[in-house]
Amino acid sequence: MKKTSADLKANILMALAHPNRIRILEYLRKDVHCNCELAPALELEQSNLSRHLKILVQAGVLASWKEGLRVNFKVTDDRIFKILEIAATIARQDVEKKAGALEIA
Amino acid sequence: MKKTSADLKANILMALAHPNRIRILEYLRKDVHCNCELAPALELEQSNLSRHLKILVQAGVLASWKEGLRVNFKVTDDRIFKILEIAATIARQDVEKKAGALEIA
DNA sequence: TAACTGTATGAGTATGCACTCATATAATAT
DNA sequence: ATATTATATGAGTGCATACTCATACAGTTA
Repeated sequence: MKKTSADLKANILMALAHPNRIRILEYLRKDVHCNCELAPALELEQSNLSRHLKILVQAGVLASWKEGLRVNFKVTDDRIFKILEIAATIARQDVEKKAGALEIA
Repeated sequence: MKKTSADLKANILMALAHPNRIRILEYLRKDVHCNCELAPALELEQSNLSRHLKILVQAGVLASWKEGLRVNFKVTDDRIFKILEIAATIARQDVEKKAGALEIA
C-alpha cells in the first residue's frame, strides 16, 4: 500500500523517537563510531544496540559500512540535530509552562 | 524516576511520530479547529481523534480551550513544522538514494 | 585449520499503542 | 427536565516494540 507524505515523515520521526536512539545520534554527532564503541559508552546490551542501529539505518538517518570486523556508523544529515534541538526547546518550554501553572494554583 | 534530556526529546518526537497526528498538525497549521471539524476532515473516528489530540496536548504541542460545547485546538509552537519539514526532506532524500541504488544494480 | 572478536538475528516475553464500540460527561437548547 | 450535540473515557482486541538470552554468522589472527 502506498505511503503518504505523513507516513514518510512519521517513519523518520518514529526512528528518532526513542531515548536510546537519541543518545546514539548525539554520541555520533562528532565522530564515526562502531557498535563496539557505542555499547559500553551508552551502556546498551549488544544485541539491543544492534537493533536500534538497524532502525536508524533503515530510516536513512545513519549510514553504515564495514571496516574489518567492525561496522561503523555516521549521521547522514546534520539536520537531524536541528530536529532534536527544536524538540528540546519545546520540551523545555512545556516544563516551564507547567511549573508556572503550579505556582498560580 | 528522573527524566533525562533524551527522554524529554523522545516524548515530543513520539507525540509527532504518527501519520494521523502529523495530519492533525498540518490541518491546524493555518487555523484553529475543534474535534468536530477535524474528525470529518481527516476521516478519523471521534474517540480515536480525541485520544490523538490528547497526546499532542499532553506533549505541549497543542493548546486547547473550551468554547461552548466545542474544544478548540491550536499549535503552540510553529517550529513543529520545521521538524516536519526536515523529516520530509530526509525521507525524500532517502527514497532517492534507494531508487538510485536500484538503478545501479 | 581453530580460536577469537564484532555484529546480526531467532525466539520468547512483557509492555505499550492504536483502534473500535459503548457509555459517560459536559454544555446547550427546547 | 428532556433532548441534543461535542468530547472524553473504560474495556477489549490485536499488533508493534523493546528487551534479553542464546546462537549464528562474518572477518581476523595464530
